[in-house]
Amino acid sequence: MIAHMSRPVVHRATLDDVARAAGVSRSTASRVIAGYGPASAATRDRVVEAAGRLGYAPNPAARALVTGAGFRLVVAVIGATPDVLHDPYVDRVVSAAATLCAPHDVGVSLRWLSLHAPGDLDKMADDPSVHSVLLVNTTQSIIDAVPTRLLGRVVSIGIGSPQVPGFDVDNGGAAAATLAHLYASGRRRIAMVTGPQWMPCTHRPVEAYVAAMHAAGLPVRSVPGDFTAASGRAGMAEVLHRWPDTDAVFAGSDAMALGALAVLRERGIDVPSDIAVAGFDDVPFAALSAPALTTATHPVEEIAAGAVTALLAQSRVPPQTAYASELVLRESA
Amino acid sequence: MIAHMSRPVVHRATLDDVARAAGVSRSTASRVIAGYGPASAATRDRVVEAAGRLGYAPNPAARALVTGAGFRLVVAVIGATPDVLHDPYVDRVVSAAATLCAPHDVGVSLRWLSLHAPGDLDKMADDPSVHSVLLVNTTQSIIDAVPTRLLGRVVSIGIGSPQVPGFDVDNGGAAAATLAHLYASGRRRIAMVTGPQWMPCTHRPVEAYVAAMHAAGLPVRSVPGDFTAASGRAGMAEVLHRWPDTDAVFAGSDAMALGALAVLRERGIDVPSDIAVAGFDDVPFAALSAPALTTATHPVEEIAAGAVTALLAQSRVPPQTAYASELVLRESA
DNA sequence: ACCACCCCTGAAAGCGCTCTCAGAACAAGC
DNA sequence: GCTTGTTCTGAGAGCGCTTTCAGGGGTGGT
Repeated sequence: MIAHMSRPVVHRATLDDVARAAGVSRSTASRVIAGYGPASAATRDRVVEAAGRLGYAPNPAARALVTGAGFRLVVAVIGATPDVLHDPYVDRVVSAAATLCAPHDVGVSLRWLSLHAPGDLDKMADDPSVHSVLLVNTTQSIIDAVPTRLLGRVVSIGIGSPQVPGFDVDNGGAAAATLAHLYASGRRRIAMVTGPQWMPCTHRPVEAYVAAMHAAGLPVRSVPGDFTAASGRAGMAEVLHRWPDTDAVFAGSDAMALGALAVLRERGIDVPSDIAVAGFDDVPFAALSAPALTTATHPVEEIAAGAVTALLAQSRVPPQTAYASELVLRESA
Repeated sequence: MIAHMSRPVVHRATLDDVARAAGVSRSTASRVIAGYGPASAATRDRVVEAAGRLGYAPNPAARALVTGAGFRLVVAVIGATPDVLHDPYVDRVVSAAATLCAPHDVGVSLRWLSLHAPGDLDKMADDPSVHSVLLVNTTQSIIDAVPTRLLGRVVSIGIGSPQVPGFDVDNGGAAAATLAHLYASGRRRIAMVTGPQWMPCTHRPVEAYVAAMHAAGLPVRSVPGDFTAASGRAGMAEVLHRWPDTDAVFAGSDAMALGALAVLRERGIDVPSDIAVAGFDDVPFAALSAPALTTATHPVEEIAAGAVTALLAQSRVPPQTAYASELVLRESA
C-alpha cells in the first residue's frame, strides 16, 4: 500500500515558486519548462534561470495525473510458466531497462505473460500507471493480439511487426557464421540442438542450419531443446544415440552447449578433436568451461537499450532491428 | 519525456463513478476503499460491491500526488565504477524486485551510487517519485550517511544498522560450513581467495576462515580477489606461487572458483585429488564445470524478497536478517 | 490616426484522489 | 422534551501540473 506513508516535509520548489521568482504566471512557467507554447526569449531565460536557481524539478505524479501518461515500463515476458522470469537473460533485460529508465523517473515492472492470456495486455493498456510495454519472447499470435490503444507504446525484444517494432540479435547471421566456421574446419556431420519450437527466436537459426546443410549437401540432424543445460545434456545424448558418427554440434544456447560438453566429458569423448561444440550467447562462463566454448555473442544490453530508447522517446522505428553478433573462437570448435 | 504522450481515451471508472453507483459521496467511497475512517457495514458493502462491479482501481498518480508517496523503488548499487551495474548478482536483485513490486504499481529503477557521493542519497530522499531505496553492497560509512528523512524507507542488501535494516546470506556460517567440510575431508593446507577489502560482505567469510585455521592450528594463506573470474585466476596463481603445497582453496565466489579451476587445469593439477576447490554462490554453471563445483548456495531472490517486502510494507524489521546457506557437495571438494 | 493582425501572457478549469472539518442522524440520560 | 455524546457522512479544499481561452500590447498597413 502506497498511501498513508508518512514523509517528512521538505519544501521542494514547485512550479508556482518558479513562476513567482521569475515574475511570470504559472502558465507561462509551465509553457517554457515543458516547452510547448510560444514564449519570448527574455521570459524563457528568466524562467529557466529561476528554475535552475531553485533547483526545480517537475513532480512526476502531478504531471502524470494531468497528462494521463504512466510512469512504469512493464517488461512482459511470454512463457509457458512464470519460471521464465528467473532466466538470467530476462534479468539482463530488466537491469538494462531499469538503468536506462531511471533518469526519466520511469520505473520498471516485470510480469509474466501467459501464452494464453492476451487479456493481460488489455489490462496493461488500461492501467494509467503503465507508460509502455516491452514484450520479451513474444509469439506471432500475441503480437497480433496487441490492443490498438497500446500501439505506439509497445515494442518487442524478439520478432516484431509493422505495428510492434522488434529488436533482436541477428540470429540467422550468427547461426550461419557459426556453421560456416564448423564447415571450414572440416566438420561434415553437424548436428544441432535447437530451442523450443514455440519460440520464434528458434526459427531463424534452424533455417540457417537447414540451409547450410542443404547447400553443402549434408544431412540434417536436428534435436529439440529448451535452452536449459539439462536439455543440452539430453539433446547431446540423443544426438550420440541416433547419429554416433557426429563430429560437430551447434547448440542454440551456451547453457545447452555446456550441458552437451558435460555429457561428452562423461563419455570420454574429446572436444574438439572428436566432436566440436559451438554455443550461442557468449555468457560469462563460456570462457571458463573446459574446453572454453566457441560461441556467438548476444548483445542483450544493447538490444534492450534500443528497445527502451524507442519506448521512452516514442519515436518511430523500423519494424525490425537486427544487432550484429560476433563469433568468438575458443577451444571447443 | 513523459508528457505530451497521446493516449486513446478509454473511460476508466473513477472514484466518483463508484460513489455515484453506490449512492454515497466521494469522501465516503474513498474512506472505505483506502480503508481509514469509520463506515457502517452497509455502506462499506455497497461501495465494495460498486467498485467490484465497475472494475475500479485507484489511479496511482492521483494518489501519489496527494499523499506525497512515490511510486519507484530505486535499487542503489554501491561500487567504485558504474560497471557494478552489469553484475549478474545485481541483475537478479533487480529482477526479483521488479517482480515483487509490479502488483503494487511500483516500478524499479537501478542506479549506481559512488562510494564518494553520499549526496546522491539526498537527491533520492527529496525526489517525490521515489518510494524507497534498496542499498546493495553498501559500506558502513554510506549506511551512516543515510539522510534522516530517508529512514524508514531504506533497507540494505548486505550489512545493516539499527536505522537501516540489512538482509544478507549467512556469510560467516556458509564459510564455516565449507571450511569444516574441507577439514573433515583431510585438507590441512587451506588457502582462501577473498573478496575486495572495501566490501563488508568480505569480512565475515574471512573472519570465519581465520577462526577456523586458528582453531585447527593451521596457517592462514589468504589472497585478495574481487569476485571476478579473472581475479580468481590471479589469486590461484599467487597461492600456487607462495604456497606450492596448498591442498585446498576456498574462493569467495563461484566466479573466482571457476577461474581457479581454469588455472589448475592448465597446469595439470588435478581437482580434487591434488587440490580441492570450493566456491560460494552456487551459480547455475557451478554444476556444469569440470569438475563440478562444490559451493554454498546464495539465495539472492529470497533475500531480495525479504528486503523488498519490508520496503513495500513499511514494516519494522530487525536490524539484520540472515538467510541460511546450504553447502552443495559436488566433485571439486 | 485607425484597424487588423499576430505574438505573448495570465486566469482559470480541471486531472483523481485524500483528508479535515462541520454537520446530520441517532441513542441515551436527565 | 432537551441536552450530551457518539457515530457516520458529505462538502470542500487542495496536491502540482497542463492546457484552453480570452485578452493585452505591440506592429504594420491604409
